[in-house]
Amino acid sequence: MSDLRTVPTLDDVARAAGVSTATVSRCLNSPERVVEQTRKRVMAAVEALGYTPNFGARVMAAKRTFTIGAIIPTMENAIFARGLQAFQEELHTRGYTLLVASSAYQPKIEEEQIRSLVARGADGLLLIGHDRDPSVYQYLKARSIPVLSAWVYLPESGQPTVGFDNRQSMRALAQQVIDFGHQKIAVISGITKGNDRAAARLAGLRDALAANGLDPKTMPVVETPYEIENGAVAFQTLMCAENRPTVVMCGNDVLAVGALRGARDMGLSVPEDVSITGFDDIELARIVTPQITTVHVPHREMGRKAAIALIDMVEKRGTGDTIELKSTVQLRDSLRDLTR
Amino acid sequence: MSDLRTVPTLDDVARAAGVSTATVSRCLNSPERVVEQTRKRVMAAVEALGYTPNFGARVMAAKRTFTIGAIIPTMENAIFARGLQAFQEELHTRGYTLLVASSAYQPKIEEEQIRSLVARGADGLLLIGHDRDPSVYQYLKARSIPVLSAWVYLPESGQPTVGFDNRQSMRALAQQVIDFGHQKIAVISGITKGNDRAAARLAGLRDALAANGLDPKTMPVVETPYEIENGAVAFQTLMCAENRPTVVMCGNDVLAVGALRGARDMGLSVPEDVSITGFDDIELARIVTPQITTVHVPHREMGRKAAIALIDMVEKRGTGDTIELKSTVQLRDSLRDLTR
DNA sequence: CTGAAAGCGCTTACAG
DNA sequence: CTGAAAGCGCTTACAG
Repeated sequence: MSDLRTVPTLDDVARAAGVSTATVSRCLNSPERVVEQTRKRVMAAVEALGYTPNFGARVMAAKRTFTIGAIIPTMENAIFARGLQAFQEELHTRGYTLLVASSAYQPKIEEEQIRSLVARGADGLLLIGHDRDPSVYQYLKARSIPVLSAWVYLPESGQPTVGFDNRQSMRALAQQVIDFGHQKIAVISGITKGNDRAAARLAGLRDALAANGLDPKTMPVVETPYEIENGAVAFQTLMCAENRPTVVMCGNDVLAVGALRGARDMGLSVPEDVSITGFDDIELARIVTPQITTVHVPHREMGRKAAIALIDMVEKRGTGDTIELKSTVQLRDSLRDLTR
Repeated sequence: MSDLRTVPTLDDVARAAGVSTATVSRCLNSPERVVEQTRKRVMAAVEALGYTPNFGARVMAAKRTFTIGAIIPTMENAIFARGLQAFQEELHTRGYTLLVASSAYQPKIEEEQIRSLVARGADGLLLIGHDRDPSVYQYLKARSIPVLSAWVYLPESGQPTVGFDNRQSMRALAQQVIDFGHQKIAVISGITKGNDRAAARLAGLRDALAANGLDPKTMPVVETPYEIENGAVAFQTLMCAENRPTVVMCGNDVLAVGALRGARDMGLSVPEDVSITGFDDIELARIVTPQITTVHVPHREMGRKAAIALIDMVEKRGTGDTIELKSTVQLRDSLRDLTR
């Protein structure tokens, strides 16, 4: 890891400053407990030697790493990028470092990554969604490692969550779609198995249909992984059915952009021939033509608040807040109002 | 970090197996040095107690963390996402974990992050680009921490790099643009200060002009941070000049997408009224309409090879390979051929 | 092949 | 406010 003859240790600093290692340690960790004169001398020595604490030793002695781990389903598209960036920024201002890993939406890989992050001493963990094997939570509990689930709001889960109500959010969007006169709704959903956000969004869609006297059972649904290409394929499948939908509602913006491309490839105009909606309001949704009607999610706020809540848990200031953020329906050109 | 009464230590295992801690350690780290009978007994105890080595202690004693740090300029847009994903996957298959941090394109923050990752025991570091304060490299060298610069190919730098030649790549694209009959070229560049990729791309552009008898000095250039919005604004600035360009060449796809939006907002058609080009070939470039002519970069290959090269350095199997990857000009609809 | 013991570089009660 | 010293949980020459 490092060259011993070159890298100064606490001892070197102590010697240079003419104090004990305990005092140097205090200067670094709780400076208010050291009188100014001593502190100045010590800090000068720290500066002069270019001292940086050895992480491993610190971890061992203090039983803390000031590292927070986050496992996100994917780094490939921008779904989590903005929220994670804000999460990181907030951690950084509070002296924590973020360790990121991704699970490729696979529970097994996620569990591996969790163990890996824990082994590396993560003081706390941010996970996306809440639906996972109970053994995972037991494992973390046994090691007293705080976990926060984000991108969901589940006050009844017994675990702290920071996010929004996926089901209600999608229901609200569907209500708007129905208010615009759409009756023939088809759906491109993410894979719902093992993904509570995808499942909740689909449920919200069905809620809206039922609430408006439409039969959720007759609604065509294609489930497919969140990839643009898959959205395009699914769209064409849905549009080739005998009873064409007037709107294709997608589980997220990535699928919606794919659907848009599918429409373009079929020579269909959006929204004249068919409407398309998304979810998340990532940058993509405003970049494509037509811009996509979607559910706006406060990514940056979510990331920031998640960081604050998790650090609170780590530092035992709280047992973990559950925070609800509000999503809003974001109307754009890809959704046609059939009533006018 | 963990509950002491709950988490077993090496000592517990040794006691349970009736051997010394040294033997347990060997069973875990170099099993071939322990006779099978003993090893079996020890592993049974490890299993029975659910023992996992303490990371901090291990780091301290062994001076290795099996952690690789990467600092990228931004997590917000997808520029680095795909390459980083591949980098991570390769590390993972080789037993390493990736620690990611971002610098917001600011040298000061990058230096902070480097120190933070080093303090956390990163065995090696991946950085983007190569142009930074020499003291950074000195710092890393003093600690014998291998560094690999990616997204650039600089055989003469004396440091290992894995990437492509930004200057040649942009020059090749510009040559194509000129071959298509464009003479009035305007540029939206990323901020070149502290960003060798941006600077090299701009230089490549000038190379191409000069090589074709055009005067690089008369080429309008706007430098702006890599944000879609900035691309739109810069585009409008350039198009409001008296001598309108026939093509706006952008430093990356993010700016190009912004330019496209700028054109849309001005009521200009692309490529009928003006052509636009990008760089990177991120997914965005194929999503927008028209699709963007750009330089294709082999992101995944670059990430994978960078991982392999860096691990080699960490494990002292090599002193660091410099690997050149090939970029290619990717022609799409946003560039008009004026010669036909 | 195995063990006793030193040492890795910190932090933190406990005294003073 | 400061110091001496124990201890964190491992790894690894050094013996045997």
